[in-house]
Amino acid sequence: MSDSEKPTLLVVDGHSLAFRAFYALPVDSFVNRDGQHTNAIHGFLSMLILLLQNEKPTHLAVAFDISRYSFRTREYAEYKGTRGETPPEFVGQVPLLEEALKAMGVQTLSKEDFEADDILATLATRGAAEGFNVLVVSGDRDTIQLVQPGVTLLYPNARGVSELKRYDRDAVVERYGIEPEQYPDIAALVGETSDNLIGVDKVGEKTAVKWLKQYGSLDGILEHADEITGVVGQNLRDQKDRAIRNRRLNRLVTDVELPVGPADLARRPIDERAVRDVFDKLQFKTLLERVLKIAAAERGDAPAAVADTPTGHDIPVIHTMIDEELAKWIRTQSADGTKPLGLRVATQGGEVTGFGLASLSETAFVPWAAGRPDYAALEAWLASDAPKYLYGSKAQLKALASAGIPLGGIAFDTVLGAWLLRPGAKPESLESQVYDYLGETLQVSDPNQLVPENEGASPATEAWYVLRIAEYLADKLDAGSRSVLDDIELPLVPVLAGMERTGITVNSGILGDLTSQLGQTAAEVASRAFAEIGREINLGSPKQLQEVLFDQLGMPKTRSNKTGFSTDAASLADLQEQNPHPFLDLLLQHRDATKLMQIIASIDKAVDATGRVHTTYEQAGSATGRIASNDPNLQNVPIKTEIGRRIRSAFEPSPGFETLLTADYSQIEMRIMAHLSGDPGLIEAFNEGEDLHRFVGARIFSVAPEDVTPTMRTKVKAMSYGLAYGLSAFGLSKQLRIETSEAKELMADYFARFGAVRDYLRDVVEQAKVDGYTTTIFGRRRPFGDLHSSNRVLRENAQRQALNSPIQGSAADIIKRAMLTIAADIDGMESRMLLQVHDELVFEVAPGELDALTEIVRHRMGTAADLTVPLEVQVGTGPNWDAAAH
DNA sequence: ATTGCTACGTA
DNA sequence: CGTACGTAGCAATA
Repeated sequence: MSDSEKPTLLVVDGHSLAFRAFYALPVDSFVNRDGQHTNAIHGFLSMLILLLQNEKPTHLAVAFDISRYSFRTREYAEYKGTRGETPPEFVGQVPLLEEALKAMGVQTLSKEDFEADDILATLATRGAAEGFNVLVVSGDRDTIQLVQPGVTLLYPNARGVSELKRYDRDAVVERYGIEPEQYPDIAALVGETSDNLIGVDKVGEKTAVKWLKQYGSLDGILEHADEITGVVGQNLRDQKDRAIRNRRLNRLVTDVELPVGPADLARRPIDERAVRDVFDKLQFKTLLERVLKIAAAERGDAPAAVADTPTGHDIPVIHTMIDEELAKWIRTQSADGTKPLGLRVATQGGEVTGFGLASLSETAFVPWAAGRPDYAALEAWLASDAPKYLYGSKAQLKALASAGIPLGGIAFDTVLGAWLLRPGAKPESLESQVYDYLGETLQVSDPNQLVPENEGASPATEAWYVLRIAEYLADKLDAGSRSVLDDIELPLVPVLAGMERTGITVNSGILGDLTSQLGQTAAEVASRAFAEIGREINLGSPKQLQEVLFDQLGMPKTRSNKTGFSTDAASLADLQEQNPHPFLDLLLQHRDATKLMQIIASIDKAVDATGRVHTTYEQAGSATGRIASNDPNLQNVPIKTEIGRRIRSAFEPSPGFETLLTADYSQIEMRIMAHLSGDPGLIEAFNEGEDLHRFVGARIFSVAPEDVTPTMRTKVKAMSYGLAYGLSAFGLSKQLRIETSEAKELMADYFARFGAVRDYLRDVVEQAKVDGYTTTIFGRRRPFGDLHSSNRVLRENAQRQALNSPIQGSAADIIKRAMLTIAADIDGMESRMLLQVHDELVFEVAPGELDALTEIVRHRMGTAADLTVPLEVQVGTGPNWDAAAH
């Protein structure tokens, strides 16, 4: 069999190549959003991808050292002893690299007490014997000894890992003048600095090769040591033990016991889903594309992949029909409304243009023209509770509602299903879901082309994909997540859709006045700021600010960030303390004014012809279960400052409504902490009904509640809230601008009185480490991958997130449950729910309904969860959002 | 034009 | 060295 027909086995030394990559690529250019360095991973993977493309290995493995200790260090403690501490930026990259390799279907091997090179040696030797074309990739010169017929070494050059030099037998002879198997003899004589193996003094490569040619082997040289003259000869005689020891240590072991042999290393399919996850985490966009390209090519080429595709998954023929025929089709395919159908609403410019319906075996397209009688059966099915599976049901529901078509029976939404499985991931397009979950390709028309070259798939086909994705996802959901989907998220879809469609009335006049006022302030402040520094700069440019503050004004450096030194508000406050300057204060004022102008502008430009603003709630937008709001974001409307409150005062009841009503949970997260921890002190605090921070302050400072000073209360409040976020003593001291020691004492005193809280917070993380996820009171899960990470930053970030998630997530569950019952209760009323701001709901109240609404809201919010502490609800009313707050 | 980063508004 | 978001402008990339 010729070489090209032989299977190719590629074996890689993971550590040595990763390390080479680490030093070849700039550390600072490869940092992901979590602060994890990724240069070694990037370099390694980009090399591996090249190898996959160029060498097309049929079999593949990457070997890693388990630790820096092996049988060699036991034999010679100083082995590799010159290697200093692993650079901190390298730490943590190997586990991530292994994760990426796993996703790419690459097997990784390691063996206690052996080095990766021994694994390579074993596999190479066996592979060559078993008829493989073996490629060894290593940055360790000792692997030269492995080169033989059928085994080629790929060795990185000085420039890094992007170029590998190919050493077959001839190349070794050409480079070193000796046969590959003689190389260890040379190395034994010369020594290997990187392994801390000292050679015979004055013996370099030239001398060693000369001797070797003369005497054939190290043993031969030593036998004839007496014949060698001069200082070198004496050195050889004196130091022959070194050479013998070196030779013993640099011999690679070719019979390491491994769980797999070369034949077991056949390439495995690339797990595209997992690859996306890992590469997304690493922020490797280009590499991801390259891997997916390889995956696609391999999927297309491999006969096995074709056989894997179930025959039932050919896209069903699309029936286009209306009227009686359609009615019959729906009845049959949905088994009289008992079986779910995939549903896709086609729209063009906001108008409904058609419907795609699908069972697993058949699909139908229904063109739509408003007001025709032919669609009675379809409309009846749409409005009914007959189960429908959708992608992005809220948007579809809104489109239908705009067309006057009621929709009921939303039984699955693939966006929500995918989110509950992986709440940290951003919602995907339908096309991506098809690709990620089914491994198939959805045709989409090119939005950039006026007359698209590729026609998009029919809504009917899309509906079919939606149905299949839904079934796939449903199968993956655990019972808790499923109940969150069925009992909270899906019922919430029409509620949120209604709130979005209603919108909230905004008084543009008020916003306009504020903008001009703020604009004036900003301009005045800016010119005064320019006067202070004697020149005009862009105050919005952190770069120019850095020049002014640190170069021109010579201020002390603040904490550093990726573009230099921070100029954020906290840093500026620090500067003001150390190095007072009028410019600092003017800058802050300018920031303040322009920020508010921006927020006003984002709201104002969203006001529609009827004076209302319609936000869009992103139901699958947060990792904890919260709802996000965008376009415009109505969950970050200012409130803390006077001007901020004036922005809120622009939100008014619509014409015909009496007043706005706001209802918010008081300290819901602390109450959830009390419930989940079962801390008797905290529970008592809430049951007493006294001011929480005063109560806690009295306990901590051992004073009577009435003697808790405002300073004490501020400290307690900051700590209580901080606890739920995993705040450290250091962070607390920063925030309160107190000594770290005082912050430590404060926390110690807190936990002395409320010990169950500390136990709970600790246990949450411990449990999450075991389970790999956290759970809210109502069963919502959030998975965590980094709780065991060897990278401290990643690990501690994950731990804080894990500690916070059940608290924030349970609060999200609770207000959502309240929204559902309230929506049901006010269904027959004129009053409407308008906004949700995490722990607050905003309503507009129809004349005569205030008392009834207040009662409903109080009752439903107060009983949305059964906790060991009461859920306190504060209700306020007023002619605008600010006035309605309390 | 798109993307990353900084900064900052809310709960 | 405190969680969860969205938006905006700047500056560097394409």
